[in-house]
Amino acid sequence: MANIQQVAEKAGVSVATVSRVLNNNTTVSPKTRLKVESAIQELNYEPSMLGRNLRNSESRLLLVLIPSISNPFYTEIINGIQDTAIGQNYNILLCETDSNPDRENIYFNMIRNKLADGIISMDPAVNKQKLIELAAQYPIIQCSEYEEGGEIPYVTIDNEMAAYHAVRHLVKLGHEKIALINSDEKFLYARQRRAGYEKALQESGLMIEEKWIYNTQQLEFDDGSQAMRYLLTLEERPTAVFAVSDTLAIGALKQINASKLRVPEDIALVGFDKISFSNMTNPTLTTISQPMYKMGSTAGMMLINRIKGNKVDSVILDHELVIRESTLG
Amino acid sequence: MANIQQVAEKAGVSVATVSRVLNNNTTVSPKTRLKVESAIQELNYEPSMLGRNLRNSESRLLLVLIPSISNPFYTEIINGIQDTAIGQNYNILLCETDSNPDRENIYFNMIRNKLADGIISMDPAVNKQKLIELAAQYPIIQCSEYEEGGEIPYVTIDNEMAAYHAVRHLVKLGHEKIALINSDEKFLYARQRRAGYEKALQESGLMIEEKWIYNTQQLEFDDGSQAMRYLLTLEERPTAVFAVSDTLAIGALKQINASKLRVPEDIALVGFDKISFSNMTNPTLTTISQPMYKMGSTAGMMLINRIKGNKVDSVILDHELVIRESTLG
DNA sequence: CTGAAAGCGCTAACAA
DNA sequence: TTGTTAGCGCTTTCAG
Repeated sequence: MANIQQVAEKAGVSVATVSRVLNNNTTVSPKTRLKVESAIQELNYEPSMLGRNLRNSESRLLLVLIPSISNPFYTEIINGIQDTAIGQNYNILLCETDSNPDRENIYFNMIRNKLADGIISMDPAVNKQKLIELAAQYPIIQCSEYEEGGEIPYVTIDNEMAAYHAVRHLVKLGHEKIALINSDEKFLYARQRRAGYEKALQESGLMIEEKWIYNTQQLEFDDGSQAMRYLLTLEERPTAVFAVSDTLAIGALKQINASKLRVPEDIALVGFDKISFSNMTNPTLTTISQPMYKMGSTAGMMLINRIKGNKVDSVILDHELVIRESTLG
Repeated sequence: MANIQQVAEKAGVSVATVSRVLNNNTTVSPKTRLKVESAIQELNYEPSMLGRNLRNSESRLLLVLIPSISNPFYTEIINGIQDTAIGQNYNILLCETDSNPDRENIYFNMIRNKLADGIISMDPAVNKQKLIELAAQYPIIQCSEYEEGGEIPYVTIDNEMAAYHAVRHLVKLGHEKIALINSDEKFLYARQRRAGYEKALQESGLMIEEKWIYNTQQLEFDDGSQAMRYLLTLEERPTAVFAVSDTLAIGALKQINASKLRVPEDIALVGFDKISFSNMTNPTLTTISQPMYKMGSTAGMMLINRIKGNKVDSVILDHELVIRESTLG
């Protein structure tokens, strides 16, 4: 592959002039520009990002940290980030951390190493301490999950309010025994959604029963099934379930079906996220829709602004309750 | 962030010596090494990949081209690639092409630009001509989808045999009216799976009926639903359906349920890929399991070998028929 | 065992 | 308008 030197020779100009043509610098005569351009053509030349990046000390690469690409929740967000990034001439590096600190470190080092210009973190299990340290030196944005009262800008939804809306919907349908399948409450979003759940119950004078609250380890289908298996063993069985993730709700639905109970007749079910699968289950799943694409594109824009040195403010986006078959009637 | 120069000064040695310590070069006295290491500690120094990569003319970044991250089929493959890559001190750049030539070009340029060391292509809609051209100059591996008779090494399964096994399973259950929901036959895997379908029918003396074959545009749920909607309009309705992707099968299942027909009693259903959701449907889906993780790790290893300049041979991995509820009885 | 120096490919300040 | 040149941070000869 040719380098800038060879292009300069072939065009009979200096490397500086070639560089000027490459960067659309105006101070190049049309004639010279033409010569250079045809030399570039002939040699099939592509500028080396490595040289350029070293010189400019930027990589135009954005790191996106997610716990797992297998969670469909992230896909739309990533599309949003990606479109924004490409539009601004950045590329994204999708980093699956598996919530594993070693992996995390690899990616954190990439930004120290100048291999990336900024980070969008979506991993709720991220090492907060390290992230805050890093954010003091490098552009970092949090998406979906964030630090309360921290200085790292974030984009998210109002999790408490969203959970409140979900549970209030169940209350309005007349349910009084409403269970919560929550994830680990070490995560902020889990605590917030629980708060929304409790608020909706209290508001209607319903008791908060610990036995109707189950915390899962992860967000896989199996975690939801396991949670539901527990709830179905209870003497006083709940008539409605709010799961803080569609994946959990789908696992729960599977378990309810296996028990020959019917949704929504025996148990009504609400999920969270509106992943594409949630419309493929039988019955289809009532769920909370997050503006995922917009969350992604907003986070992308915020990060790029941060990289440019601008100050950015955190953003809270709207959610929406999508009522489908699993709570009909 | 400190650079190698500052570390050298602080340690009272030359940059060359610091570089030697960084690269575990043996010809450094323990005493000097210690001095350098403590200087590195004190300055919180991390070597710049940009400088290193420019010098070594490598980026240690692997491009992984997929049409869409929202297709769960790819997730396990990517895990396999990723683990292999990280183990070999490479990182992967996940590139969603949306089967869009412009996006594709961005990523193809990255390898020309020296921003990536190699490519694993999983996009069936990739521009074959360009890929072949590129493969002449750069390390490229194809995963899952490939070029017949081309010189680009690939890792895949025997698609024809896998489809044959799926359909033979239906034949053995006594089905004689077996429909095929295939994707666009411009894709090699689609042609191969159709061949397997036809082989299984012919072997049993069953007719191949064009009316029972439906080709979809894409692999989304809706495409499957649409295909099934068509099949259900037929006067002579099939009693079994083989869909070449779980996503299509799940869409078809949805449609069958909506028509108040029952799976497998009225219509038996077989998918392909064994995505995790295929075990969450009601009934659970009989499907073909591909060794996705292994495909990924194999492709990763092949690519790294290619980058090292070794010759690599294409690999065909085993598949497996996973019988579940959608074909029971 | 260590240091000096060249150079990877590029951009930008300065000169002409 | 164009060329010369320094230098981004690193590795690797070559000398010592």
